[in-house]
Amino acid sequence: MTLSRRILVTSALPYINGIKHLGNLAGSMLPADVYSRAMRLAGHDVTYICATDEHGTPAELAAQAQGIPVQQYCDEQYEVQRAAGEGFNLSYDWFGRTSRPANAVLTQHFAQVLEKNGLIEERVSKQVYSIDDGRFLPDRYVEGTCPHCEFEKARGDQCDGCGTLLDPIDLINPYSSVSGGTNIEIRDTAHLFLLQEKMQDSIRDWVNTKGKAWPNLAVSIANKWLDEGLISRSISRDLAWGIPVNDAEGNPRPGYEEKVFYVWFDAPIGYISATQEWAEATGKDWESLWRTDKGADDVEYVQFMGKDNVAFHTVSFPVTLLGSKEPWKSVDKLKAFNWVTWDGGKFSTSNKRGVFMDQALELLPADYWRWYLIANAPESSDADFTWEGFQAAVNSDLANVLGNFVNRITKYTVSKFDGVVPATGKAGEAEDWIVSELKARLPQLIAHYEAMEFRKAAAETRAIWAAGNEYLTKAEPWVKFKSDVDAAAIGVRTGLNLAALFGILALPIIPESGKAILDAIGVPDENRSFNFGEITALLDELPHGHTVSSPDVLFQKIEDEQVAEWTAKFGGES
RNA sequence: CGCGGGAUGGAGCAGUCCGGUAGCUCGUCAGGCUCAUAACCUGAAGGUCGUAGGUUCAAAUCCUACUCCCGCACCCA
Repeated sequence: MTLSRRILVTSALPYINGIKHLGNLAGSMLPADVYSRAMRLAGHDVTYICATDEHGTPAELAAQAQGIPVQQYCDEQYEVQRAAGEGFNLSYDWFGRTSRPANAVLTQHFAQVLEKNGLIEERVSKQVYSIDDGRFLPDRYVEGTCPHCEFEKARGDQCDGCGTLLDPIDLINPYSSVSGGTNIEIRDTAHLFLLQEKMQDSIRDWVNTKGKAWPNLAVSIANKWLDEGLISRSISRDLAWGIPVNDAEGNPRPGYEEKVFYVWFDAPIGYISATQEWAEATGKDWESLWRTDKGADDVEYVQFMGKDNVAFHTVSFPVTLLGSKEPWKSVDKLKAFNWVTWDGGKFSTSNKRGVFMDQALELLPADYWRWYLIANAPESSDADFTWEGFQAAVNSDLANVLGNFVNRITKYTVSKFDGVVPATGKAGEAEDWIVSELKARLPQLIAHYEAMEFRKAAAETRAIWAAGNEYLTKAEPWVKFKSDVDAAAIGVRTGLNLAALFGILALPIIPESGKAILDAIGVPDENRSFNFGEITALLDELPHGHTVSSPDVLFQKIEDEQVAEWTAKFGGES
């Protein structure tokens, strides 16, 4: 009997702008969901928290482009993202927003504590100001002629013509890419800087300790930043949309009336504030998850993210938490993913390359995508999405191996055994074989989930499903039925119990399909868990005489014509 | 020499940390079965593990150099 553990799971917060593509889904929210589901099935106490990351210039500009207030824009986009997550059956315990009051309070708290601890100081820097727009412009929103190659549409951060990194101050004939206005000037502006270099040693120690439980990708990225040396980073911006920079009394900090905190400073704090939202809404206790003086010491905190986010989670956010010198919980296990590429290239909204979450659900059920993206998760390197691979995975793994197994055993039961779990028959060689298979494979599967090795978990799940088909070939009840009904009965009974088990094993990755199988067989909710117990008993768990039904076709195969159509439709315009 | 990741049968991957008969899925070919979504089961062909050296009784696995591919790069999720 394993002890129930308390597990806090967060996935990187999706930015508010627009619906996310399958790569975003595959790199954080989906694996976090699969892990959360698996751990819940194993009997652990899981809290899975996510939220939209809403502040910053892109949101402000997108709202402006639509001619609506940014708050309204975010409200709408939040709803879109919430619905997309629901469509993909992401089992968040809470899906919050960084624009909610709890996050402002907490962010201001951290800033004040950090300043008190000598980790924040004011510095004046030069920024591009657009008189026409009436605002400061982030570097990428300033365009002009490249001083190196004379490319005329160079961005302030980098020239797309020659690839050189630029300083926007150096651009020739600069203009605002927001309005096109050429009334540009360089102004001094004061900002709060987080003195990360003062935390260099603390963070190094922390990474050396905690990093033992992280994958290589995460450790090497963290060490890269530490080796280069941490530097001060500005944590405020000249923007209107964000969390106001207040003093301890809650009044605007003098000189910061027009400034807000930088989105990357407040976003990870959103993990905590979203947990607070959850606690408030459900009456649960957030401090026992986040405060090590309030019980969070025995919590396992697991973070999921894409590789672009690793530095912020292994260095920046820990600076905030450790620098506060308050007893905050920091991450224990961390899972970082590479990218999903689209037919060899990047996803692109503007070029219509790739499938986005809402479009995906219009084409096929969520489970199809979930299965493919987990079975081909970008764990050790970038993974390329191809329609052919998608088609092969769905047709082979889901339709042929799992769907067909459930279909053949339930249909046979209905046609030859009145749809009832038979009571007679004695276990023989075939049953011994499947028992030994399961004894070897089920612990492997659990281990893969524990290790957050999602490709391997999917492969093992599939291998177990395939073993079911092999079992039926060995047991061949349809042959035995002709001479010895009892001998056929054991095969049918074992097969039905296998189908029930397969439904349970399906639940983390393809929850809807797993549920459909379990509902058809009539497995009660309390038996839908990873507490397998004795395998022999597991294969005779359904009550004898219990009536089962045959579910409708569980997985529709993807046809070549569909592949051809979708390849053209989502292949991009260039 | 900017940093990181990758390079294994036709395709996609595991194995590399802790050297010792190269494994899985798809595809291909042959056979079996007929309960099932033309599905399932069995078997076969096909690789010497990016290149060149080195260490070792033994290297995909350790060391050195090189080549190619992908991503990142004070800003911007």
